[in-house]
Amino acid sequence: MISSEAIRGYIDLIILCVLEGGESYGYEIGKSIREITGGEYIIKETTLYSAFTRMERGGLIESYPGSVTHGKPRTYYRMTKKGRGFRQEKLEEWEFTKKIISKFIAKLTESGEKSDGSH
Amino acid sequence: MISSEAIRGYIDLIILCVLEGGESYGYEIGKSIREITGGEYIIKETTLYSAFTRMERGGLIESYPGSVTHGKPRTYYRMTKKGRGFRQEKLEEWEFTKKIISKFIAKLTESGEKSDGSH
DNA sequence: AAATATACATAGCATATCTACATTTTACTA
DNA sequence: TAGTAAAATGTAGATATGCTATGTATATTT
Repeated sequence: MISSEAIRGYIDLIILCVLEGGESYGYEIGKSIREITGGEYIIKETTLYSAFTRMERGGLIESYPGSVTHGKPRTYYRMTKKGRGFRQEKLEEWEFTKKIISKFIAKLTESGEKSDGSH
Repeated sequence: MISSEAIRGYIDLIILCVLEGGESYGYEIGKSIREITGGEYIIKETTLYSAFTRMERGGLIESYPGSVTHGKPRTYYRMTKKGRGFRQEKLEEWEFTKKIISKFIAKLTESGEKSDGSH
């Protein structure tokens, strides 16, 4: 299972990507994340809810109480315009990070091909 | 300039990739990182040195005093066997993260193509 | 002698995610 | 109908990482 540290910093992007598919609520968003990744990434509920708090405080999402219920009342979330802008920013940041890290990995195979690396 | 949050969790991998090219010291590692990325990522010195502390404590690298000096005495670092294993792990983690994030981005273009997304 | 480049280091802060725990409402079932 | 599971949300406190700010020491250049 993937370490949370690996995906850190991209939780907000993930949530915003899910919300692009339509307004939703915590429990369902969690299920969506699991489904989209084929069960490879299962987000912790607390991670999700603390992300909501942070994101709403930052104006990236808006919450409203859901009417349909099947348990404890739902809190729905929708993306704001600011959220969409942020999503775009994060997307670019992600592409940039990919570029940077790949340079180091490239250098790795470069020096790794020469020797076994034993010392 | 890249946000520090974006690259978070991969500083250790970056340092270990650099050390794969040979033993080195803080100031030089910092310069290497700048050069490898074509100046696109300039690591903070404190980030670097606190990473060294953490990594040495975790047994990923070993330090020793340098003899050649050109200013304040250098502290050299070399990767340990454990460090190499960790580097491999992190590498796999990185590939995994790439796969996960790309799934959400794919879903994004999928739903983004249908409409402008305005509400 | 002063300025600059080389080089390392610590203290304390901000943030994000985690572990652990707690709660409410509805549906099912024995 | 009592009990349990599932649906759903939430808080408190711990931890780790990278940050800002600051400080130190030596060598070279002006």
